[in-house]
Amino acid sequence: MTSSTQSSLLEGLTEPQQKAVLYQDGPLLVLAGPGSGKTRVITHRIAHLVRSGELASSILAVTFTNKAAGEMRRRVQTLLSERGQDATRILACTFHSFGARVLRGYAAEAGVAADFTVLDADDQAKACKQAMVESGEGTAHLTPRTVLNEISGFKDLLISSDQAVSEARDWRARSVARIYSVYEKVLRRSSALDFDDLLCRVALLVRNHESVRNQLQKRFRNILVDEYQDTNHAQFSMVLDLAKQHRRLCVVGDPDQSIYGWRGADLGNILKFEEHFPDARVVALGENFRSTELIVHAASVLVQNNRQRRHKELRSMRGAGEAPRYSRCMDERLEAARVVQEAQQASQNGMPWRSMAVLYRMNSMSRVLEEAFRREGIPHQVVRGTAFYDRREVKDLVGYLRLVANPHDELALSRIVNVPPRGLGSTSFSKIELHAARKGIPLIDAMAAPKEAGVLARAATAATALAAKIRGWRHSAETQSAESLSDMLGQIARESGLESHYLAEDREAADQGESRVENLAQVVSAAAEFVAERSMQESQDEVGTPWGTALDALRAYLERIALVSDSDNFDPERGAVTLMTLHAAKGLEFALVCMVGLEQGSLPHARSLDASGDLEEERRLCFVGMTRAEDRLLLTSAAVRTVRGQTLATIESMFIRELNNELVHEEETNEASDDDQTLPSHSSHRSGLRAGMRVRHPLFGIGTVEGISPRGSGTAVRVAFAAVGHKTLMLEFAKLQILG
DNA sequence: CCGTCCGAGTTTTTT
DNA sequence: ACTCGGACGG
Repeated sequence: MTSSTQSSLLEGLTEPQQKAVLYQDGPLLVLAGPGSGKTRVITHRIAHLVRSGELASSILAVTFTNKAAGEMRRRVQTLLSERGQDATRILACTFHSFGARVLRGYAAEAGVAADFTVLDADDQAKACKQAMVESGEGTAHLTPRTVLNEISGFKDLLISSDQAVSEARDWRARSVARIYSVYEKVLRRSSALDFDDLLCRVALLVRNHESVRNQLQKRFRNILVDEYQDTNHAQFSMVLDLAKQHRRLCVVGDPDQSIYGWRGADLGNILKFEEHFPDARVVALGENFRSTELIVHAASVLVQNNRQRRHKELRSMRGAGEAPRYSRCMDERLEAARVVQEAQQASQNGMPWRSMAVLYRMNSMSRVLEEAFRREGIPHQVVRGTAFYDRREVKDLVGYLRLVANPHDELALSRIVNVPPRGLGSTSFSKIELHAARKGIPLIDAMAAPKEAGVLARAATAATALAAKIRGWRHSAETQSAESLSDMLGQIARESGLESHYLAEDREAADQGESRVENLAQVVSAAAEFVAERSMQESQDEVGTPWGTALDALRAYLERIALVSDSDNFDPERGAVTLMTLHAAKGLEFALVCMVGLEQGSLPHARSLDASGDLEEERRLCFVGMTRAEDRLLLTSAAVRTVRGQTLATIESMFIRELNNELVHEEETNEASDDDQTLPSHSSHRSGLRAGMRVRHPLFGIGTVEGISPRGSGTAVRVAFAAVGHKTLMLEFAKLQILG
């Protein structure tokens, strides 16, 4: 390699960044604080590997979302194409899609069906419920949710259902373990895998199957893992086994940004990297090129309240900038109004809408914000309100598609067996299910010969017809080319009867605005786009199989659908304000960030308020949100919030207290929505007093108004006094002086 | 077998 | 507030 090769690649990189790009003598941990040029380091490192002679196809780059993978591939390509080199054979993908690819390539060795379906969360829940019924375990104190969580935990730790059963020590654990066994049977019967299978089955495959391990080690000599702080045990085990021969492993992450502990992410993976790899080199990137000094400092002050962390200095490489601001609003509608006002003001100062984001803890908080933005006519995009693929009609069509791709998919079958209504109700379907179970034949075969199950003639005819239709579609999928995928989907939408079914429903609910038939059409056109996209980038020679037939294309399309993430449908070019959860915002940056709902119970979330480890994760989540902001940061809370129909007073987030000196506290006026009819009482209007206002009482001193409500013929005011705590006073008698 | 009504449970975050 | 599942009447 010539020195000119290096200089062009390393240009503009800081010294630690260069080290992270160049070091190739063993395992490398890059501790990358927010805004420290992490993506730049990874892309340059990959480009450097290729330039120094490594085959592009020997590089595996694991990212957190498909979007990030695509972006990485694009950026590496740009770096490489200057010298006429090619990045297309680099495999950049998520852990889950890597897992799916490996399992398709080594289905026999892994002991899975080659045409397996990936279950979505809904089906997983259904499969779990079914397992609870079939296992006959008393389910009174076990919810599918908790059972599923525990099953997920087992799979993460690579514990099989047999092991779980034999290691169960009490009655409850035995019960869960038995359900786990039956759950596995249900999935196997359906040739289905859940998300965790995509990780744990690969981890077990590379651990136990020497020849597969050797092949994969040989193929992927260079491994990079982004967002390493969010890997779980199965992922760690997989990476360890894949990398242990060549030891050319580079992991990048930030313990302070670990926010997926609830789904098994193990902070120990990054905190103890050097214990796992004693010869590892560590490079810390603490210079922040994204945010101004006051923002970085505030975020840093907050996260320093955590105990479980690796100390790392964060320095802003930009000017001081504006201090982050905090506004306590009276309720969530006024909070939304405050956010809208902030966005409008920024816009007037020349900031484009696409550089602004509103972040919240829970998806349910998006609605009131969305309404406010819509009312003001501000362009905005909600990154997953209800995801497109969660809609009923879309799931129905996808159900048919899944059956064509994998006729054993019982979960898909039970979803669509009577949609549209075809005279095959639950009674007959259960009989067919029972018959299949008794004879030990696949459900779809029992559907084809329903008479034996002893169902009514009408139901039998319907069952035979449905089975025949599925067989017919499958036949054409096998014989047609990949290009005709979308035509095929259109055909299935029509011939299944879904289209006319939903056409009728659309007519009945014409006022609803959204057309279900249009959504069906969108699935069809999305498939067309998918095929076009794929043929443009040519076959990437991945571990999976190349596609020739429509069936191959269909499988790939279904897999894509199953593995899309929320942030995958974030489009930075849309010229709109982005509304999304704090989790979805990871890895992104915006000139202006508004974080709403800084309240105990929201952020930190109620579920984390007991265990201290969880609380630290909430603090990290807050840290992640704050560090998305480049120039301006506004935090807000609502003194009163309506959740599930109940309006309750809130307590300000403890994080606000921790940040106290770093924030400029706004005096809330909330003049913007005086026309709002939902304000608690008119008397409060007359007096001009509002929650969040500062008042002085002759005896109790200075306090903040928390709420106002009618009481008898007068008005009660609840005030939090700095000196004496909470008091409820009658407005008419208490001599309150309004400070603002 | 199908539609409607009623009551119960909501479960943070997501691949 | 909202959705899902179960019971009941057509």
